Amino acid sequence: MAQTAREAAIPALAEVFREHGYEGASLALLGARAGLGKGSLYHAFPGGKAEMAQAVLDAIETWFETRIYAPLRDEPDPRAAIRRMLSETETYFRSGGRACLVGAFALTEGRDRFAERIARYFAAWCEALARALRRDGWAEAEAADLAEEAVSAIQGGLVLARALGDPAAFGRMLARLRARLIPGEAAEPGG
Amino acid sequence: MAQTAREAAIPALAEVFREHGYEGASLALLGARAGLGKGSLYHAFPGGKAEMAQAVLDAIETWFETRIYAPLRDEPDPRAAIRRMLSETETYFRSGGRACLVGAFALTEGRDRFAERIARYFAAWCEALARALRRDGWAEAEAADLAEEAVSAIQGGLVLARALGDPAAFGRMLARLRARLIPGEAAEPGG
DNA sequence: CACACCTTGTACCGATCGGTACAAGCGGCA
DNA sequence: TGCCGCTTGTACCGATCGGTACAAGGTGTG
Repeated sequence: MAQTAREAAIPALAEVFREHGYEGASLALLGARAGLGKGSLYHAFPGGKAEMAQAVLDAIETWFETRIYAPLRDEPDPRAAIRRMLSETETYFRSGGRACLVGAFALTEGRDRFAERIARYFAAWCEALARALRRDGWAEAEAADLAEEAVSAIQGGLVLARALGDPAAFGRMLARLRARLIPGEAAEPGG
Repeated sequence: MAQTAREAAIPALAEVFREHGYEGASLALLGARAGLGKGSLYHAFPGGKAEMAQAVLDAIETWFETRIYAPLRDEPDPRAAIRRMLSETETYFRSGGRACLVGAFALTEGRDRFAERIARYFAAWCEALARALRRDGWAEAEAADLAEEAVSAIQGGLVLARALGDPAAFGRMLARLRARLIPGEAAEPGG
C-alpha cells in the first residue's frame, strides 16, 4: 500500500529536515534515512522534496493539534491541559535533545516557502494556550500575553539547549514556565 | 588594502548566512551580495566559505562583546548596562525583522561545524548578564537563572517574530523582559 | 614609459544537487 | 504456469555546488 509506505517514511524524513533544514536536506540523505531508493521516494512523493516537507509539516501539525492544541481548547480542566502541554512538549522535544523543525524553517529561507504553515503552527499554539489560560481565570489581555511568552520561551529554550549542547537548559525553561503558567502549584524539585 | 576589502565584505556575507543558513548560503549568493567576483572572494578569504563564516562569527562575537557583554560586566551602574543591552538588542535585530545568525546556525547542522563558537556566544551572554544582575542585588542562583531565561527569551522572540511574520512580537518580548530584569521601573507604554 | 605586483574575471574541475525515464523485478491472480 | 501491474533500482539529465588555476587588467613606483 502506497499510503502506508508514505506514512512510514515521514518520521525519518522529518528527522532529516529537522537536523539539516530544508536546503540542507538532500535527496540522498532523505532516501538513506527513510530506507528508500530514489524511485520509491518519488513514487510516494511525486512532488519531490517540497511534497516531502509538506507531508512532514502536515504530520507535525496534526500531532500538535491532537495532543496539545485540542486539549488546551476543550479539556474541561484547563490546568490539566496546560500540565499536559508541558509534559507532551518535554517528551516531544526529547527533553531538549531535539530541535523544532518549524522553528528551524522559520529562521532560514524555508520561511518564504512555508510561511503560511509556519505562522499557522505558532498562531494556533498561542491561541489554544491563551484560551486555556482564559478559562483558568486570567484576563483576556494577560492570557494572550502569557501564551505568547510561553510559546516563545519554548522556542528559545530549544535554541539555547542546542546552542549550549546542554539539553537540561530546556528542562530548566519548562520548569520556569510551569511556575508562571500554573502559579501556586509546587514545582517538582527539578531532575 | 586586502584587510579593508575583507572587512567591507563581512556585513554582506553575514546577511546571506543569516537568511539562508550555512548550507543555503551559496558562493553565488555570497559573491553577489558582497559585490565581489569569485576571484576577489577567494582572495579575501582563502579558506573559502568556512573562513567567511568564521570571519562573520568573529565580527558578531566582537560586536556583542564590545557593545553588550563588556558593559554588563564592567559598567558601574548595572541597571544602565541592562537597559543598554535591551536597546542595543532591539536595534541590532532591527526590532525583530532580523534573525540571529548564531541561533540559526545552532538549530541546523551548522551546529556541528561551529559548535564551540556558538556555545561560547551564548555562554558569554548568560554569564555577563548574570554578573550584572548579581551586582544589581540578585542572589547568585536567581541571577544565573534569570540571565538564562532572558537570553533564551530573546532567541524565542526572534523565532516567533519571524515565524508569525510579526516583528512586533519581538518588541513585546523585550518589554516583558525589561519588566522582569529591572522590576519597579515603569515600562514605556509600548509603541 | 616600463616594470612589477596586486586584484579580479573567467574558464574549468569533479561532485552533488533535485528531478526524470525506464526497464528489470516482484507481487497477486487466474 | 503465464500474465499483468505496482514497485523499485539505476542510469541519466541539466544545473549548480564549492573550489582551483590562471591570464588579463589595473595600479603604484621607478
